[in-house]
Amino acid sequence: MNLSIAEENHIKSIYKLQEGDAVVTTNALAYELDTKPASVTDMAKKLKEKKLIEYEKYKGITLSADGRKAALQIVRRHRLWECFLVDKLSFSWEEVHELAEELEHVRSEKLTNRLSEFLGNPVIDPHGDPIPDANGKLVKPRPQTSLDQANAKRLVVTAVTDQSTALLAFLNAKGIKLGTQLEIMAHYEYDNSIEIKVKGQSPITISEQVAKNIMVRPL
Amino acid sequence: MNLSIAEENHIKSIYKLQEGDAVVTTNALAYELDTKPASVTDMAKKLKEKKLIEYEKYKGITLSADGRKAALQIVRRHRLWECFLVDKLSFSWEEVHELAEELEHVRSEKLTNRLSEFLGNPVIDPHGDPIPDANGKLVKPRPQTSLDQANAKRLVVTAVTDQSTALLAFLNAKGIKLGTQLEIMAHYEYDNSIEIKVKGQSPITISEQVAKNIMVRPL
DNA sequence: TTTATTATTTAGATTTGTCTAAATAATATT
DNA sequence: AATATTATTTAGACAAATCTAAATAATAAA
Repeated sequence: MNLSIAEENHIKSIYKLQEGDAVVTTNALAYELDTKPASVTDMAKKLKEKKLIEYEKYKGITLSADGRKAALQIVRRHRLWECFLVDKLSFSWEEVHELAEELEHVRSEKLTNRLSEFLGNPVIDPHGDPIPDANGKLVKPRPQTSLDQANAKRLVVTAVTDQSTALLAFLNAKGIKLGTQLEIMAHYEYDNSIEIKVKGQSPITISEQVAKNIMVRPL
Repeated sequence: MNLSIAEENHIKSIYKLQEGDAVVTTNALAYELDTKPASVTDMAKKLKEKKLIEYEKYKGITLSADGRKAALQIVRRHRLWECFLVDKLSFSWEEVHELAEELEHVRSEKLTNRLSEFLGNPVIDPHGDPIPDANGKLVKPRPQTSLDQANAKRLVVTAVTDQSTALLAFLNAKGIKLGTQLEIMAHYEYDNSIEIKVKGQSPITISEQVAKNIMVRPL
C-alpha cells in the first residue's frame, strides 16, 4: 500500500487523536491538520476505500488494523529522526519536530531500520514518547512523573497528589487542571522553581513544592 | 524562493545536463526526468517566471544565476545524504541514490550544515562527485581516471588514450565513444577484467588492457 | 418537542503537475 | 528549394488535494 504524504499525515493525526480507541471527529482532525473539515471528509472517503480507517458518514473515524500498522510505521520514522537530530546533530528538543515531520515521509524500511540500529535502537524519543519497533510494538506507555523532574518539554497534567484546598485554589487560579497542556520554558537552579506556559496563556513561574505535586506525562 | 519538489527536480536536472554552460533541450530534459516534453515546456514557463532559468520558445533552457545557486544547494543536500547513508548507515554505492533523491528535498539550511559538520565536511560523495559547500562553491571538477581504476560506478567516457585502429574498431563495435555513459557491473580480480554496461545495451566484459586506455570521469 | 446551534457533508471551483493529440517550428534530406 | 523528419509548443483534459459556500444531519437549548 503506497501512501501519499497527505494520506500519511491524516493517518498519523488520526492515530494521535485516537489515544487508544476513541472515535475521531471531522472537526478535530481538520483542526489538528490545520485544514478544513470538508477536506477531511474527502480524505476520509479515500482512506476508507483503502481500508485504512473505519468511517461512516457523521459517525467519525477510527483506524483499521492496517491503518494502525501504517500509523505506527510513520510514528516510528518520525521519532527515530528526532533522536538522530538531537543525539547526532545537536539540535534541541523544540527544533526537531518540524524537520522530523518531513523526514518521516521517506518510506524505506531498510533506511528506517538502519537508522534505528545506528542510534542504538532507542525506545523513547527526545520528548519522552516511545518509539515503535520494526513490528510496530510499543514499549509500555511512559509513566507519569512529577513536574519537577519531567524531562520532556511539552506535558499534560495527569494528576495532582496534594489535595489541599490551598494548592487546588492556586492551580485553579492559574488555569491548571487534569488534561491541561504545559510547556516547560525554563528551570531555575537557584530555588528549583520552574517557568511554565499553559497552552494559550502567558508564562508563569511555580515553586518546586508546587511542581512536586503536579503529575505529568509527555504530550 | 520556495520551490516545490517538482521544481527542484527540474532545476537539478537542468544543472546536470548543462555540464557547465550548454543549452538544455526540451526533449533531453524530458528524457532525464522520465516525463514528457510537453510537461517540460509547462515547467519551463513557470521557472522562467520565477527567474530561475533563461528560456525562449524553441531556444532551449539554461540556468540563471539564481537557478544555479538553487541547483547547487539541492546537489549539496543530495550528496551529503549519500555520504551519510554510506558512511554512517553502511549502505553501498548503488543503493543510496534513490534515497538521497528523497532526502534532498528537506530544505533546511541548518540541517544541511549540521549534517555536513557531522560527516566531517566531506568534499566528495561516494560516487566521486564533489559536494558544493554552504556557499555553493565546488572544489575543482574531479579529474578523469582510466576506467580500470575508476572508483565511481556510473561513468562517462572522456577520452581514449590509445588511438590504434584495433582499439577504436573494438570500441566502435561495442558502441563506446566520447560521451558514452557506462556503468561498472563487476571487477574480476583474476585477470582484472571489468564487466561494464553501456547505457541501453546489455553488459559486456572488457580486458584490463582496454580499460587502461579508456579515460572516464564520474557521471 | 420545536427551534437554534454546531458539525458534517456535498457540490462545484482551484492549483499543481502531469498527460495526449494536434499544430507549429526547426532541421535534415532529397 | 521543396519536402520529410524531428523537436517543441499549444490546447484541452485529468487526478490529487485542497478550498468556499450551501445543504443537511446531529445535538443542544428553550
